[in-house]
Amino acid sequence: MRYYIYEKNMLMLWIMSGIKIFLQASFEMSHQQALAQVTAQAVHSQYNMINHADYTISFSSTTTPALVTAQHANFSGNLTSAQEKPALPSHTGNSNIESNEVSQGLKTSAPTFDKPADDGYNWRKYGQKAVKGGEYPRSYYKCTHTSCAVKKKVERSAEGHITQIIYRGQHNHQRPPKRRSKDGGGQLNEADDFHENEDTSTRSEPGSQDHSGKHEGSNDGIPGPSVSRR
DNA sequence: AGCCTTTGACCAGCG
DNA sequence: TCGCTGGTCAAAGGC
Repeated sequence: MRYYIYEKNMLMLWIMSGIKIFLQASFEMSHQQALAQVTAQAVHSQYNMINHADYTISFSSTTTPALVTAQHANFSGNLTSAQEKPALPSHTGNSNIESNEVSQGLKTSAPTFDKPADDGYNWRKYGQKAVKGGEYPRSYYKCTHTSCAVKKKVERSAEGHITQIIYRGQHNHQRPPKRRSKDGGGQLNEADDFHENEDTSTRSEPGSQDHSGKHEGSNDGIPGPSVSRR
């Protein structure tokens, strides 16, 4: 029960953090853009902690700042199940981290609409499809890291606003060192600095844990992340 | 030169 | 079996 409350607090913290960042950023970018950045960043860190193989981030343009759902496992269930994970990183530090990361992202990523919710990893787009209904395209991205099979699908509205991000699989590596100076160098710098700190302190358990053994193994068990057929 | 995006084609699952 | 749909491949071109 205690952990449950703790998790809810964390949820509130990163949502609030997102709102804060959004308010700061709203002068420079649209509502949806800001939400996309904020929620994707925040949820991704949540994801790292909770150890998920597949989840969805939805962006709603209505009342709530961010709506988080999960695929193949419901996220709320995980919030509660995460109570079994004893050691979680300090949430206060984490929310600060999110703020840094996101604010940097807002500065640099606003023009690059093709890289929504840049989470510090490198993605290569390998496909795009107009999903049923044809109202918006869905883009497919792969993690460019060798031997990392993480993929994500990004859905956009007709105006190009991000409506949903679906991650598949989990990274078996840390965030790459800074690169891509053209569209996000500054942001990645910040993110990397942050992650180096996190690596030495908080990331040890939840971060490494999921990836290594348990995760790769569990990934195999999960029907979602499928290997390429060819 | 290397990496990325675009885009048409291909393939598998499903009804 | 056929058509639809989602996911992926790979060539071409751009940066």
